[in-house]
Amino acid sequence: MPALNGLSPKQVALAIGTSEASLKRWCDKGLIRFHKTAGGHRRIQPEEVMRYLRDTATDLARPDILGLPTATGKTQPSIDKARTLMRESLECGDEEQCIRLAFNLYLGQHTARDICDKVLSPAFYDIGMRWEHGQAEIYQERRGVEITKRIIYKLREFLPKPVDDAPKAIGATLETDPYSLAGLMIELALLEEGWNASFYGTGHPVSTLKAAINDSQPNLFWTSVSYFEDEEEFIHDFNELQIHAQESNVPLVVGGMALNNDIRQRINYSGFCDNLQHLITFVKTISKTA
Amino acid sequence: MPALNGLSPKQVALAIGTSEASLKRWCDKGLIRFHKTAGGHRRIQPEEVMRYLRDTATDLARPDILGLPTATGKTQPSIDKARTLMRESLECGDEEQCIRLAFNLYLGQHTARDICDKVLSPAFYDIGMRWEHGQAEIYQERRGVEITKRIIYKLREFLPKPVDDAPKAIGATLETDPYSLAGLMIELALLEEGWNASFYGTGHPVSTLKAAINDSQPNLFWTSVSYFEDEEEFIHDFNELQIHAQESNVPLVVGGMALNNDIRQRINYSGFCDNLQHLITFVKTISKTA
DNA sequence: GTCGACTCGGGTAATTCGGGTC
DNA sequence: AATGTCCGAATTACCCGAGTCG
Repeated sequence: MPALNGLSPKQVALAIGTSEASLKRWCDKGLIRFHKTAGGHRRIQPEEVMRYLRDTATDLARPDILGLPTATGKTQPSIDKARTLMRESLECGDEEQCIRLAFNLYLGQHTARDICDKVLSPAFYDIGMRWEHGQAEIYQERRGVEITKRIIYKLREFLPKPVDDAPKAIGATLETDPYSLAGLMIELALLEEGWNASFYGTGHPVSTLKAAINDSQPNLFWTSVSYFEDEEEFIHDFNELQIHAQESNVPLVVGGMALNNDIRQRINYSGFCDNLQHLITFVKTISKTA
Repeated sequence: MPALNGLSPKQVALAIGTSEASLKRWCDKGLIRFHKTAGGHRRIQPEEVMRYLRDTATDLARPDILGLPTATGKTQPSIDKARTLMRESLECGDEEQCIRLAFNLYLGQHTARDICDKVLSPAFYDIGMRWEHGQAEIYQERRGVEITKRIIYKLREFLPKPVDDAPKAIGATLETDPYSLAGLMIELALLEEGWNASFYGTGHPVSTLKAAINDSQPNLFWTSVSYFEDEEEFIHDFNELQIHAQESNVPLVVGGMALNNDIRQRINYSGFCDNLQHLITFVKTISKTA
């Protein structure tokens, strides 16, 4: 990535929110100073971008979004570059930049599902690693979660609304699990597949989820398990839910980091997913057979 | 297509329901703030459109352009009627109707703060009452929380962005408290007052919040307490946070249903708020004295 | 030297400008 | 005085084969 000689037109266009074509035109008209590489590619200094934003009194200017000194000199495919950029932006709490990154990927024909699977989730994995090495604070991770929720809500707005006869999916977490990020990502991925998906939030007693299944008669129920307090209690609760889902002919899909091999041996479900790709493959299967 | 760069005059004219020429004249007369691209094209931020509509008490002809659900030609309810309508819509999970209700109120010159204080919070109080009488399910309340978060996120998008020298506020919940709704409402109310407010999410150990205060040097720190596991531990943690805030000269504001009289006797803080109105009155006071 | 990702530059379609007029 | 419509010129966004970057 071009970080040594300056910023590429695409990066600057992304930063100030215009098209790459316009930005190149402004460069060629002399509005933004730049220099060229030996091969003729434009390179722009960050200070020059800030000067331009000040001179044109662009009130949406966010000069802080131009810091991207990714140290590694190695070549990286774009989705991996996005992973690193996203982690950096999440860590420093730059919501605007995170949203721009996500939307740039979305407009670049990546699915929302892939953005979750290959950028957002890995970015949090990396933050977790850095926390373990004392390089990141917990508050940075928590703040990043809030930003990510906003990204998901924004992406959601750009998905087409489900049609009236779309299959219906409901998701929630069980009583002691307060983590909603996975559930929101699943909702997003299902909406993208044309499902009428609705995340009911966190911390549900099994009894009320049984009522929800009865009231809504969904074609799918998902639950992600990021945490539980007591293993025996969780297994008991989960299996109670599973039995009710089975009796109601509702497939129950499950996923989440808290479900290791041992626990999976002791619970029953229609499908287990490590990521959104698995989930979508699964729901496509049951859609065909239905 | 996401309007990362702002809306064009044509789009805004469609949204307001007027002609492009009139809209451009209003811009040039200073009635609607805008900025120009390098090539001289006007670009208008969505929040500026919303501000104009509120100031001139005109209604939104094409809500879809601003990403809002299309209206259903209903008369605008009073804020008291809205409480009941909101409860009903939340209970049956009708997200679109909830958003319509909230934005009708917002366009009717109610503040986001009042919508929270007088509609959303009371609606949840009512749902809680109905749950106690066996008239509502827990899943309906939880699902309502998810919908309410979406309302807050959407309202947030239409608030003007804080200026560069705006006072900074940070909020979070402590380690055992997973409830984010109050924190999001506080963030919304502070943003509406022109603060640079940022909700850092839930479940923070005190140590990382101290680091956050050191890193960001905010003018205000808020924490809402909806739940804690152990009273003694909470009081210990909270007072540790309070001492650090005091030493850093950061006012600490607190609120939340879990703080009864007994507990308030045992903790220290700069301000306690029962609702957003109190909070805003408080921050106005400290802004003047600062 | 290989290779995937990125950029160039030019062409094209759609949109917007500003001014004049009804 | 304010609004809506029309116009040629300019600007912006999108596309694509060939060439460059890291």
